[in-house]
Amino acid sequence: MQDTSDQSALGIRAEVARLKRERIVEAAVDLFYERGYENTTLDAVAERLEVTKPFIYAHFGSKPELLAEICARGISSSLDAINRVVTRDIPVEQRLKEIGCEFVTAVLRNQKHIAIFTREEKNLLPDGFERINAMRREFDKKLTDILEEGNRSGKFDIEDTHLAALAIGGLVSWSYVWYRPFGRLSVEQVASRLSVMILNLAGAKD
Amino acid sequence: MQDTSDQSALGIRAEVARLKRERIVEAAVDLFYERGYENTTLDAVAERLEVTKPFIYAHFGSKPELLAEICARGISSSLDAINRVVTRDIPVEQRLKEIGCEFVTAVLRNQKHIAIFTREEKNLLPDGFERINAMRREFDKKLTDILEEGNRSGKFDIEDTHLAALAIGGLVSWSYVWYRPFGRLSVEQVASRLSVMILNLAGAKD
DNA sequence: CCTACCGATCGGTAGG
DNA sequence: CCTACCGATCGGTAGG
Repeated sequence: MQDTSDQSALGIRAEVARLKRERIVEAAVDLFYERGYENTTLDAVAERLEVTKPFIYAHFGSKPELLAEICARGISSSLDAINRVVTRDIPVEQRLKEIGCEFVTAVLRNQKHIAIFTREEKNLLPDGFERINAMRREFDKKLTDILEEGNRSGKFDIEDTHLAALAIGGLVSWSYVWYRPFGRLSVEQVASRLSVMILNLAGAKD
Repeated sequence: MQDTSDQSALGIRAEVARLKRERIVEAAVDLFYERGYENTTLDAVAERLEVTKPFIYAHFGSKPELLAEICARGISSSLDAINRVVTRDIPVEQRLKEIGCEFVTAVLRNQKHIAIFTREEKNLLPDGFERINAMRREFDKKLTDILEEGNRSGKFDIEDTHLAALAIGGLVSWSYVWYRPFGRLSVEQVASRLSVMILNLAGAKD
């Protein structure tokens, strides 16, 4: 009963609370993405859920805390993506390709969260900001390590691995700016094509 | 006397007005970058200049117009960069390399403007937004054309040139996020190293 | 978790 | 271009 990671182990009370939080986050993500954080009142978020503002304050301490939750979800989706691949026992160039795919997919599936984090950084409280930035640094570190490993084994040819990690991170993260669901390319197509570019960028021999 | 593009041809009156506008923009850029647009009052901008708010309203119609001016400068610096290179009569792979250098340099020299544009898009009025977005599309078009040309002449090997242009645009634009003046790398070093990565990404043969 | 409200903030302007 | 101000907005909460 201490296990809060497994939904089915939660009591009804906690499960209902979780559901309500999810609905609040969903509504806030849509509105913050569409109008911007400061241009969205909590009254508007409440209205979309057909409740009133104190409903939100029962689940989040303040507007910046709600924002921090959204931003954390955005960045942790990218971190989860790299973590899923990083320990796999496959050749380093295949690992980079997989990271590319998973990372792009995570960014595009969490497009709104990533956009909100990128735009609204200045509206986070210092502790929320620090927590989230730590994830960003962890991501860069893991990606740099892969590139380093590929360099050492002669599979990649990169002059500055840390810079290359930032370049790859930017190339992928920026896709939240231009990607349109229901546009020319599916998430899978973008993921696969950007991964090829990432391997080229790393000077991978095929 | 109709020529407003040449500073020395302006009357004193117009020149003073231009100077004042510049100082307002500079102060606003620093504060919007540091605190965010909505968290910066025009009183704070005025205070930094040791004037009062109506001084600003003598030069800009509204807060969103001031923002639009800043964003337009950011994006037009990138557009100028590509325009300086695009017509040069040099091999296509050299042209791409030069575009990389100039583009990175433009982004890092206008880091605050680019950051503000990326973050504060939702605070632009529709017409300001449209004007600025047109520049973004023009940039993408010109870059795509270069990649297309390189593909045709067998110098590049790109599956999807439009997507590659977006990838390169993202890789470079995102540098506003992580670049620190007085950090490990100078603007020139970043420009040169990212350009190499861009050529690799395009599958350029050397 | 709703009703009702407060208190502070701030873009914009009238008047000079 | 300053002084002085307005009018609207909105995050947050008291009371029930």
